[in-house]
Amino acid sequence: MKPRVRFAPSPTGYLHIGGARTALFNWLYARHTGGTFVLRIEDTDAARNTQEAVEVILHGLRWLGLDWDEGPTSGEGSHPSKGDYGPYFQSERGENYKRRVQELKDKGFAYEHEGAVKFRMQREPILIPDLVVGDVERKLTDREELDPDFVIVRSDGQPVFHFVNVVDDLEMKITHVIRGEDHLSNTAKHIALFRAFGVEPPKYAHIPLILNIDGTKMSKRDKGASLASYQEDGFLAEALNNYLCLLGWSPKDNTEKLSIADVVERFDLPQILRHNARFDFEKLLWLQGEYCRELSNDKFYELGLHALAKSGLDTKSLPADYVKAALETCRGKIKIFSELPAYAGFYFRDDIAYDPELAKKSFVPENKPRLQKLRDAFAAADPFTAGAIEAALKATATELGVKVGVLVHPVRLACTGNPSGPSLYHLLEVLGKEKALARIDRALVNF
RNA sequence: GACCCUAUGGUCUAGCGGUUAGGACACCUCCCUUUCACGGAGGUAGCCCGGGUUCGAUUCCCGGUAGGGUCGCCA
Repeated sequence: MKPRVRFAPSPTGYLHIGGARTALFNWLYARHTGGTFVLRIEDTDAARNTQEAVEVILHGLRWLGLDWDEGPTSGEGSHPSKGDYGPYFQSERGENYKRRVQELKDKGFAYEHEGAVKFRMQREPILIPDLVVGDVERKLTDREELDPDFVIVRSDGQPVFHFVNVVDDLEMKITHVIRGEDHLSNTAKHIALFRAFGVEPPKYAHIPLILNIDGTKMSKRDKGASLASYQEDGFLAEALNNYLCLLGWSPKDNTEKLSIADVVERFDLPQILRHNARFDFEKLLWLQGEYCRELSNDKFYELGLHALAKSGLDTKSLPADYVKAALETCRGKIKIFSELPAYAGFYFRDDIAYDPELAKKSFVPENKPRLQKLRDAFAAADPFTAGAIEAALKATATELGVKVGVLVHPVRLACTGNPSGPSLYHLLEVLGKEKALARIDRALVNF
């Protein structure tokens, strides 16, 4: 029988990076085994469930490329979905839950208590066989000793998570439950519930959690906790997927950069690590750089335009060729698109703010005549191409008896405001002679 | 408080009874170079502690410590 796995998020308005990784591992397992990946929305908490909150989840998964075989196709009120085990919204599965509560009552496993319904939990330790952690014997805690039974239906009639989760997994014929380790302790309850229904529980695989870099729990308000923030910052889904795969799973042969297809081929539950991992933004950034450098010109242009537009830079009134050429000088230089406005903003606005530290070093009296001379050399360069610009600069440096750096830094500062950036010669060519000379003239008065 | 999981450089990890403890990110030095980035060559840095078992423990067992998780009419 082919595995059936599921990702069952609650629509809270954002998708946690740990949740995304759980979805990824489920998806990888389904794709690796030729199984089925089910998406189920756990929207029992009606108060905070909105169509937008569901869309956030669907959008996040789609961005990562984690397509689901069964589940919602949109977050609309009508809840369209695909698959034979729907509905895939818990809010629409009330009848199933009612029927299952009655079943437990009939079998003597559930009883009314102060308006709620409680499940008669066994007192003996429960063995949790886990594909990642191994066999875990879960004893009752001291509080549970006092009363091991737990509520499965609230006094307002709403069934609780532990119950609906098990009922849905059972009815959707889920074979493998791959989820965060935070659910390990509660798995005893789930196993007891499955047995009460007279069926064998699915196989469990509890995966380690993702922690902040300082080892603390990554909660909603921590930076980088929301999947959407990575897309907003201009990360590539490929890079994030790759990094997420490496957190808690290892190909065991020192490979770091793997395409998602490679991972699908190699992924399996036994290679999942047992200990929590800290989210290392720097390493993600390195992978991002790797993937960014491989981007096609068109894709780089598209993402670059988006990042510039988002920062309020006007690219529309400039010729497309100019914008394209400008962005091409940034390829292989930036790692993430959120760097772009600061890195290449000088192409798209004339009010250049000079880096104060470099200005102190570069805009000094002895450099004024040098820059003046260089300006004249540039003015004479025709055509104004990178090659001609380089030749003009080098000739001027030789004539002045200084190293090229003496001229390079002041010109770069005058034209871009930054201490570093794209290749100076290429950037000047793109900028064009007119703009370049104007910016040099403007800078000259600051000496 | 009880119960559960985990423990290799700063971080992610390979190794799982005998290794000069391997790789990657980050960091440092040098080279390349118009800056930066890339690339190349080096370098600093690690088996949590204490007991066992064993001829021999990073690797196995026990205890401690630390971190994480769970014990809700939240999910």
